[in-house]
Amino acid sequence: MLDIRLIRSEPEKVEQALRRRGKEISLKPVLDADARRRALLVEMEALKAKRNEASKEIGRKKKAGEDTDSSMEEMRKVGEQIGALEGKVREVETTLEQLLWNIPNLPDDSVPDGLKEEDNLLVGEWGSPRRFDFAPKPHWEVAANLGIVDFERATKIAGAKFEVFVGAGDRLRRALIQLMLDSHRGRGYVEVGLPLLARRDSLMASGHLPFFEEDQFSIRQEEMFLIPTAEAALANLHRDEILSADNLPMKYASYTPCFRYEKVGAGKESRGLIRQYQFDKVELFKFVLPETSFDELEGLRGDAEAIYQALEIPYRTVLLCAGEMGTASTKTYDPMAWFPGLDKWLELSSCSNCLDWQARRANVRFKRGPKGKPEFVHTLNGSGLAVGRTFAALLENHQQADGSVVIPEALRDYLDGIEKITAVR
RNA sequence: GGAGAGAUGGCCGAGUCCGGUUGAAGGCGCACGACUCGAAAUCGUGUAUCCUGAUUAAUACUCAGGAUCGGGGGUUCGAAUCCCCCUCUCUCCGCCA
Repeated sequence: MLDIRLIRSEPEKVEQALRRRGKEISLKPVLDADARRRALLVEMEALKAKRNEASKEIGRKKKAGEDTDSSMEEMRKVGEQIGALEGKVREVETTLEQLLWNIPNLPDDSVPDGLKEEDNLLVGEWGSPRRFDFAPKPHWEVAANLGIVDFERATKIAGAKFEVFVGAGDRLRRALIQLMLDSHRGRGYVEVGLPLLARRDSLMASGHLPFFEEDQFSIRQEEMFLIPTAEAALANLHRDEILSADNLPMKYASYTPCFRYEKVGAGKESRGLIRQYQFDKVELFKFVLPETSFDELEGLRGDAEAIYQALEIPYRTVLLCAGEMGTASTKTYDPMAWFPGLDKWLELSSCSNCLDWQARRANVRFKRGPKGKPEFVHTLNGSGLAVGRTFAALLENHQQADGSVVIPEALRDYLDGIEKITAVR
């Protein structure tokens, strides 16, 4: 959520920034509602002040045994006026809130213009795509040949867009999670295990609602949602708290399954493990001092990229253009892995600085000392990494002509030292 | 799921039956000051958040007002105190990995 005071003071600037996202949002209704709200408040608060004073007087008089009927009658009428005004205030505040909760974050000045993938800016590269002396297969073929992922049987349980990891496949999945968590722990993140369900207000705070309601899995017993990412839960970890500046930054890493009801058509980018209804992810999340958030974003990107490097997966990191960024973000890096089987670069991670946009929604603040005024923290989130896609990238990059997959050095400790996965039969 | 008890400021804890200068006693903690070579102890002062208006370069300070005693609604001139709904916590029973 944006600061209403920013909108009030520089509406054209805000509108212009939103336009960079490809959103034409008029702030006129916001400004109107804001002005009307304040006018109503002035009127209502004057009446309340009058009533408060009179009520004290009545208390005093009653104690002294004096007659109070006339002022009580008068205040009853004042009460009616206040009630009427309260109704109007509530109405206009509802309108205003709804408008504010629907405005995305503003892109940072350092973010390139553009609305499409081609407008993203290449800002880093590591490794180079391996030269194959055979035609590299897409991961689903590699996996099928090794018998480590079963898509067909998953449909018996849950339908399309799910998978079953089998044998060495599931051990590999688990090893990836373990490696990621250990790496991040070593870099100062506190590991947390989270609820996988969250209430509506939590997804509102994280910024997943009201924007993407149709992409959320919900359950029927309670009004709750399966989390689309651990970010949705982590953004609420310190909701309504006032943190101490001494404890910042607070850095969390969490492995969770993620659930996304994305109705996208079939194709290279949605086949196999790339776009499923459920996938594993290790998420990184930071609560930081405002003046440090852009440095922290660089650090976050480094923490995510460290995993690519450990797994020896070549990547390119792009700075997303304004139109490609998520709602909550002001600046996002996507490190993208090379998928030789798909002949594509695809993101295994997305690292964003949300400034105070999310912190306002979740009401997470901090104080710079016992006498400091509370300020909103800045929040950052990044995948570190999406496990399903990482699994796929690993198979595609490290596949051998004989169909086996070489396990990168760093991962072997987690797999009893085995050097490659080979077909069982 | 059933029955009952509870939720008060950073923390502990009064007040709730019998509504009235109670944003809230007291204690702890914390901040500042005094004392001290310094510290402890002691003494003094201060110590929630949000909103609106005035002032302002300011979303800094100050002043005035409003709101908040888990959240929402109601009764009343007036609600931390009375009534209703919700959320959460605890105890007992049931169920259960």
